[in-house]
Amino acid sequence: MLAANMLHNSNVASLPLCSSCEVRELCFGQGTGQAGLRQLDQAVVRRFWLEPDGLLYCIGDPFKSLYAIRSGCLKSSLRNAAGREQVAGFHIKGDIVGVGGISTRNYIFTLTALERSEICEIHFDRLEELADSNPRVSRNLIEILARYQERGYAVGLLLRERSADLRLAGFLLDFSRRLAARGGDPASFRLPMPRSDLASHLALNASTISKAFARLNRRGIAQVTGRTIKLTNVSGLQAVAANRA
Amino acid sequence: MLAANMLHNSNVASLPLCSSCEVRELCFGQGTGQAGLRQLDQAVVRRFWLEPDGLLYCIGDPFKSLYAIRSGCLKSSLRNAAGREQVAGFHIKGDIVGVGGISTRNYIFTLTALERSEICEIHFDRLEELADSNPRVSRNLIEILARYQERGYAVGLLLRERSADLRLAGFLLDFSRRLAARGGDPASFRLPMPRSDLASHLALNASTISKAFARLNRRGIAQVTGRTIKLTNVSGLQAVAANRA
DNA sequence: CGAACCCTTGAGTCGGTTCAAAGCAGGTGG
DNA sequence: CCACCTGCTTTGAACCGACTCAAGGGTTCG
Repeated sequence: MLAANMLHNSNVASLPLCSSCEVRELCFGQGTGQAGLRQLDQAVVRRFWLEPDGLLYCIGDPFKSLYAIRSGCLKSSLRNAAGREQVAGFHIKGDIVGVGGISTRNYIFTLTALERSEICEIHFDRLEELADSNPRVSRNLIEILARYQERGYAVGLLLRERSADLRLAGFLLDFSRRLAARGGDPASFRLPMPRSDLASHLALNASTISKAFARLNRRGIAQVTGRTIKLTNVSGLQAVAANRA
Repeated sequence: MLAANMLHNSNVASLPLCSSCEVRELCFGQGTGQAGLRQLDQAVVRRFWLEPDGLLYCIGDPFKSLYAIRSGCLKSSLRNAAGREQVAGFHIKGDIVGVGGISTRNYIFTLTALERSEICEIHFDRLEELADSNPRVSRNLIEILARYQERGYAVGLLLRERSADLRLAGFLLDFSRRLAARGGDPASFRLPMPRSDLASHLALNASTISKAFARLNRRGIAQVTGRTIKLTNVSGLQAVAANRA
């Protein structure tokens, strides 16, 4: 099913330029100067808002564009052979999604908004043409792809940890770090996803997540109420993630 | 620690050219014709053999080169915070390794040979220069990176499967498919790694792997004796991987 | 032949899952 | 403004499967 039709409730945003984009340092124009950013504007098809539960694209859709997330949060997921939904990752401000489609020419996950999110669609053919003529863009593209390859493996490392507490602690530390890298408060934030998605991402059960959060609360490592997270003892959390506590 | 000193037992191989390489279709010169392959030869620093347990590079070593595997098998691994070894992946003929170092400028895993392996070292700076001047090489590099990003996520999907039988079945199918794509027999092959590495890769215990293999034997799905694998009922194996049996 | 390493197999434990029920929030409509 | 509803979250009890620990058998290599 094509997702293009399913952007219900979305609307085209005004077109601020790449040169004024808050997350340009994480995007393809990084370090290309004003001229490069103006070129990059040419590859941007549109910017728009996606409402909660809105679909950016579906697994199997023909690949045409990469998408930069300017704000909000999305999940990438698919159904495994047994029909269970697996959440491959959560994507926030400054992330690029759609990369998995480059080699197969079809998207390999379904992308769903977890909250209202502003999206920048970048036409891949035009980006490649731009990369052909501008080595700096080409190298940015290569570096960004390498970065995401690394992220993919990091998730695998987290999933190889044995206990629920380790995996959850590791996830919180990583999420906190990513927020901090984008100017957020690393010790106080909101998780935009329901427990079920978090559980699916960490290969756990929603009830297990709840119980693990309760343990963190009881031990004074965090104050978790619903989706609001306050990390009150980061080194304690690191100790949990390292199985030292 | 630098791994360069630790290539004990390795020796420089004769220098067959990229144009005659058996796995050139999976490498950076794919589709560039004779001229492109001759250019690629310029980026190849050396070709050599790595003996079993030989180190290609260590985690943290400064990144300088990508490596193409011409034959053999290597594992990428690291120690987690608790000191347990985690095996991120197994790499065979036609794979490129070292990609994780592109963005961080340091290798993010330690690469160890599981059997005698022939390696091709490709200097990344020269490859990038080549990519700057040859869009086809640039696009190959981009496509290869995207392919490995996808692989990283696929491993995550496997690790999210709940039972040992599912994970092992999924691994066997994937390994078999990769061998077949390189001209091997998908139904009869040898696993080059010990049970402990396989277990670490699949987030299981070596004894659990043994028991799962025994179940596959008992059910007539495979004939496993030591590291020799014969898949006698592939659709049955697929059923196990999909939790339908 | 011995040693080292790997693989297999068994008994018991522990932690996560399943199943189920109850609490809690946010949103809607009366 | 409150009652209700729906979906999310929490918590509890019982089960099951993977882990731990340990012993035994096989192979390879010195």
